[in-house]
Amino acid sequence: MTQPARTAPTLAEVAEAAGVSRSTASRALNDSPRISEETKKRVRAAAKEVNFVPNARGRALAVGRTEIIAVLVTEPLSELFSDPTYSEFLSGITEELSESSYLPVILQASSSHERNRAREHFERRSFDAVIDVSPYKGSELLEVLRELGVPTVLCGQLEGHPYRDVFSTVYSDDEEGGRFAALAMKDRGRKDIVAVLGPQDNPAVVDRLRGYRAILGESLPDENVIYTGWSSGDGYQATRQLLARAIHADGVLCGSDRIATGVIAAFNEAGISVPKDVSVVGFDDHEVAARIVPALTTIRQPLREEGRMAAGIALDMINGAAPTTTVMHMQLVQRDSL
Amino acid sequence: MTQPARTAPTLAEVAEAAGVSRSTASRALNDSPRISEETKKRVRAAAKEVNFVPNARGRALAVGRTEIIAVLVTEPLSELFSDPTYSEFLSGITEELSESSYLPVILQASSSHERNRAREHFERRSFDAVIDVSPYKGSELLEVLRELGVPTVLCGQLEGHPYRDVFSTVYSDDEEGGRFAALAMKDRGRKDIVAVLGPQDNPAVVDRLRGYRAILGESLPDENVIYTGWSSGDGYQATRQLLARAIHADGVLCGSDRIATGVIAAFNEAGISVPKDVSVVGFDDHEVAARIVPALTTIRQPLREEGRMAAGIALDMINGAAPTTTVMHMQLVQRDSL
DNA sequence: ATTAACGGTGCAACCGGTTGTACAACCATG
DNA sequence: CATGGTTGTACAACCGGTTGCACCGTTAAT
Repeated sequence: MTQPARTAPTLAEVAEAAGVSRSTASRALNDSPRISEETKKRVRAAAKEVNFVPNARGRALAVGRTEIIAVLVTEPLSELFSDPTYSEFLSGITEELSESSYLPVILQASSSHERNRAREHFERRSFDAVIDVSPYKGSELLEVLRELGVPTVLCGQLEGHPYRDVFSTVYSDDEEGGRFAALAMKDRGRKDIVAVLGPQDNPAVVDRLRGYRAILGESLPDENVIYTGWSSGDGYQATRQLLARAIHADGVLCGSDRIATGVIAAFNEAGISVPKDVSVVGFDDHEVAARIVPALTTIRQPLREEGRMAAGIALDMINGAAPTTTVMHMQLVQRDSL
Repeated sequence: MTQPARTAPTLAEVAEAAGVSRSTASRALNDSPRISEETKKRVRAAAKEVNFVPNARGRALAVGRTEIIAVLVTEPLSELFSDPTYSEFLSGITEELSESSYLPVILQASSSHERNRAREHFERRSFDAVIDVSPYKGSELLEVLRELGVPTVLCGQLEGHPYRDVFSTVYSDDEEGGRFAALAMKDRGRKDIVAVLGPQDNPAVVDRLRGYRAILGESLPDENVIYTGWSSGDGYQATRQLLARAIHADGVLCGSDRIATGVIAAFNEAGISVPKDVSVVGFDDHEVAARIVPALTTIRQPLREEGRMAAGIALDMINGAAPTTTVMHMQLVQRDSL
């Protein structure tokens, strides 16, 4: 077919082909009201003819934007994406940006090498905005972004971090989610409740527990709170140990749906019926939640909407909007495990 | 501390501060031999003083490069990264680029929306090169890249695809890996061998099987070849079915280490000893391989090196090198399961 | 003393777009 | 017919760097 076009057509060529000046060609292609319909048509035809696409570098220099937004990930990617819920979040971002001309790219910055490169490109202004997916760590980069004044959106709740009025923040209300889960247990009449959470140092875990306690108070003593990992296996192990310790429980609040699947599996194995003997509530509304038996009652975290929101705010900030803080609401999804 | 610097310092300011012209300042910062040591010192000091970092947009326009390399992912990210081995590959890329000034970014292009955005930015020349991680699909984008003449590296073996002499290719020799695994079985004296592979339509699976057969020939009949998924559960299920069908086997060749863990679990459960009664060989040298009991003998695919190689080739192509095809070699890792 | 060679520097053009402003052509109005 | 207001276009400057080339002041060679 066509030979590989090593040299891309420039605006000048389009202008010449259409018999107008560069400036007119530019305005015509950008649909300026100052150009006549007829000229626009001619220029567009010429552009199509030579297969013209405005060069990003020239355009970026002129308009002061690269139209690229970096999604900053400071953990190893495999850690992040082993939880498929995160791709929901990303989908939200791309969904929101799909109507704009902005392109999201993922920037891994887990090693210090990577962070240095990232820092360099931030300083060079390679990106118009940054969405930080896991702002708990990597504060050095945040500091850089702050100094440079790069529009930045933090996803996650940072307790009293120093950037509140410089960066935007989007997060789901984990405490609210915890309250919803605990409330559901209470309404169901469950009294002896155990919580199988994720890692103790995770901020979301802390908040969710606070939510549980806001409802259950003393009826959820420390010895009934188990910290573990996020996986199904962790839930399984934790439940086995519970049973071994002969702790009576008629309700288990889980830190994630994956944990919940493990918990349910362990109960099944022990001949304990869910939800007849014991109620289980998950967290996340992971895709497996609806598929397991019994279908899992869980707390839905609006990750996709969070992504959309983050991207939307990033665009607003690029256009000069002030930083904002947005709290997304959790939702109880009633299924069969309660 | 310092106020957010909304407006970054330009080269002109540095030049003025150092009392030289812009061109001299530029040359000094780029370490041109035409500038005296003394002037360089002065300029560098001035640059440090005002905290100067060359603006990516201006620089990109002048030198014709953005110094950003896109890592193109055409599958959902969660699918790719649920297998942690892939982050090895990415580490290889960043490792190789860390000595250059290039920044790798991940570009997800699984939806058609995303592909359109990506296409647009390719046309605009937002990236200096592209590394396609899963070039089996998304050939439309490859076509665009070909036409634009963007340096592109494909990771994976594409049987007779039409881009061989336009793009570079890097892949591991799966057939060789298959031979190594089968050879190890043979040397161990195993005769009745079963293969539990991944999906039948996966090119790597096809090649690995070809490698097995190159060594085992007729002693690996079709009825002993099982196609399944990549997960531990798949290996477990497949083995259960084997046992149910009372097929005698003294060796199992697995398509992935995760499959192998499931296989071993099923044998253990059935009271069959690995490696006394039956030998198991995995594939990938996944991080769990060394940790399970018995430690898994497996075929190591040099993913990190593949990543480094891909990035290196991308850099070479940016500098005008011709496309190349690189085959990485597999390696047998001897542990206890054989 | 004249000139060639050379190291160091600055002017100006360039990369490829966008945009403020001047200007020409046209129309309607007084 | 002169005037003023539109409308459509082009010139030129600008974004922020890099780079070819001319120029200057030395020093060394003739």
